[in-house]
Amino acid sequence: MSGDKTGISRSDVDLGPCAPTKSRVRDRIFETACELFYRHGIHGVGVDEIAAEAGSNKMSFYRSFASKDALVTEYLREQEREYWAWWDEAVARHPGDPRRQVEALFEAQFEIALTNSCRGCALGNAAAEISDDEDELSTLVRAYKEKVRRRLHGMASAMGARDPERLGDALMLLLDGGYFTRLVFPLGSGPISAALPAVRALIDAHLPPRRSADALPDAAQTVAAGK
Amino acid sequence: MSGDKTGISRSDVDLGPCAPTKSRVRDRIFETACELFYRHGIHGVGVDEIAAEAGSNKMSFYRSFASKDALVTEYLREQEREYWAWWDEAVARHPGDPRRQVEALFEAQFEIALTNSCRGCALGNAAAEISDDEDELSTLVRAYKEKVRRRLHGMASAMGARDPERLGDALMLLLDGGYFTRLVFPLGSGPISAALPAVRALIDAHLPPRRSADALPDAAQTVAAGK
DNA sequence: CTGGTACGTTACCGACCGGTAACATCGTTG
DNA sequence: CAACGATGTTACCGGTCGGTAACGTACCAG
Repeated sequence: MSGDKTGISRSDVDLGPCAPTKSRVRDRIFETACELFYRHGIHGVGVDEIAAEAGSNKMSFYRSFASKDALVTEYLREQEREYWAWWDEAVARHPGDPRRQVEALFEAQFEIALTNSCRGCALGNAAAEISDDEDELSTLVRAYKEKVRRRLHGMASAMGARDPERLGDALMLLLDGGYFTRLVFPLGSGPISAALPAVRALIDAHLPPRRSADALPDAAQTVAAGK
Repeated sequence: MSGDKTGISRSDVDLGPCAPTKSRVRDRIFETACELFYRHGIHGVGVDEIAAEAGSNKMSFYRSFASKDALVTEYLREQEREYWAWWDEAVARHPGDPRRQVEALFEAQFEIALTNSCRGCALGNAAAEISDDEDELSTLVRAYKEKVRRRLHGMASAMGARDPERLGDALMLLLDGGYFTRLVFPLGSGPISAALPAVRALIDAHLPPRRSADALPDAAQTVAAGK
């Protein structure tokens, strides 16, 4: 629904490389909306407040967005886009080393959690406040979470874990636990500092003993056998 | 739905005319409110809907509750009360064995997560939709989370962990991660099934190597040297 | 019967919210 | 200049929400 097919006439062809003055108002409003949604929740911010905070007004808002729902959808998409950019950037620091990649991910999460503007995971928080009938949004959030899970599975698999799905799931629990607790605990006081050591311990427990055949039976039985 | 437990009129005679059966309507309304708040979020349910769903009306609601805010506060307190009752019941199954207690906690969480009425942690979800200005509620949630953390620290300490705070924090991340993901993933499909094995592995990693051959031959030594 | 208690019903209020109409303003561009 | 598009301003609509007033009624106790 992101189709912004408004008047793509010759005007943007004329202006060439420079962005066709797309609409600075729209961007300002959208940025403001993202901040407010993240800080106060989607249901806690009205379009009037958004427009006013952006130095504009409601009418200009509705010239750029079809409805508040459309804005919310775009907000979630943008949050996901930024999230993957953040993710890819952390992972790209250790190409070919999935274990270090996972560690870098949690390091980066910890760094962000030390920001006072951090209020956990935007998509996850949205899931907590959208009701079941808001189908489009919950579908979007679910797809996002499933993608997180698949990526963690993939990294666990790439590092040669005995049970990559189980390890990936455990990593996801730690990740989301960090986001969730960050919502409540002020700045550096939460339990999120325990995430990285736990990640390392879990990976160790799932990796076969170094440079040796995995014939050693008992090493990860507690985790591999499960319940 | 029904919940017509009207046979309690026995206690009327004992108490004076002023505090007999607490008013059955109030209880019905409160129960309904708890269900609706949990399912659709606090901001997603109005008092009119609550009263109607309870087979009553708004006026009767306001005869029992001072305001919606008062109801919400009471809702959160009740959720916390029920949560600790659940916690204590799981822990009480293994007196004097903190490790088994923690495992029982995660087992019980997993069982609840298999209920389709489960939508994660009520207090935590409330935190996700409460804006910063609603001070009383966020204070309540924060106190609850801190209590969870202290208890996990205590259990980690009781089981002789090398770094009980770190272990307790890691357990809390897994716990809250389970709640958070349960919000998004349908019934049995989420990563929460990986919690218990991860808990066992983390505890193993934090416990000093076992000298005696205990009942269960675990392999903690592989991860004991990690980190 | 009388009175009080608990509850239901209707109507209403003010505030806010999502959304729209009509018009004014300003800068750019031809 | 004139025309146009993008934006600001005001007013308004219908609906919902939290909350209240007034009144009717069933039941229980003395």
